[in-house]
Amino acid sequence: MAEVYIRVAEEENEEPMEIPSEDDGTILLSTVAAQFPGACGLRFRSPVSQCMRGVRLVEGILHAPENGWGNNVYVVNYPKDNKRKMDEIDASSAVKMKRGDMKTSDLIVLGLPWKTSEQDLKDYFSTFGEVIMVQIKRDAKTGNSKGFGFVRFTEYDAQEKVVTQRHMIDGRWCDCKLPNSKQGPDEPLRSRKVFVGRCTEDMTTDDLRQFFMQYGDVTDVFIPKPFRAFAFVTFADDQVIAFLTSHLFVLISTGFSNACIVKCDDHLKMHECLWCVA
DNA sequence: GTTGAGCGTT
Repeated sequence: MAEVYIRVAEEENEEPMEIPSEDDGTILLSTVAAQFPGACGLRFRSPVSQCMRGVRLVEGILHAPENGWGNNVYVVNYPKDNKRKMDEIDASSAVKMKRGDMKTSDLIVLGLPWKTSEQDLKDYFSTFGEVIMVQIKRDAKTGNSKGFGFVRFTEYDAQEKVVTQRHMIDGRWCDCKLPNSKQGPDEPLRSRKVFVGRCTEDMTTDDLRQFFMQYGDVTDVFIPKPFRAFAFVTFADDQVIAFLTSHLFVLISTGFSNACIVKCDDHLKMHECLWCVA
């Protein structure tokens, strides 16, 4: 099946927007969410039964109805499609909006090629924003790179962009993260991670990411193996946590009926928790 | 002169 565009709208009678499918004819939920933030699925009115039908969604992938996407107008589903819910999403957007004055912190850069220099790093990251520090960690004797380093931006926007994607640097994929080891005059570490309880065994990291991305940028999803009925979701922004913990009812009453935030804590506590339960 | 998950000599 070739790539097609399907018509998607917020409501049945509204001006639809065309959204591209993948090469195999499926549509990624993330593609829909890029245009309709918070979207968790699609529905359409069956030409035959005149009833609304849900589009099959498996692990973030929307599958075409039996006779293909056709000329139907697909309507966006939001978690627990009601007004209160939309207000909550707006509130989360508000959380994201007022991060302009957030302080930046050093980011660890993992997976660097051995040959990459400080200048290489600076050149690469300067495309995201003003860089105020780069470091490559080297062996004290030989001067050889240890394959990781640090970078710091002046603007928080640049930092957030950088931690939410992978980076091709000198031919290798590298990851940028908030360092685990706290060092330097950073703000007191506030939690960016939530503990998600009552998980079911069929829930995937994609499922959790798709659900929680409506509240903020998700940088990591961890599901222990073997199955232990919980997961961790990490956000780029710690303010999301404050929002989520003050709106527990949102999670319990919407979308993932099986997911709820049980508690939030700092990194170390989380770590202890992970291992002591094991 | 090697390596490839991790966590920062000053």
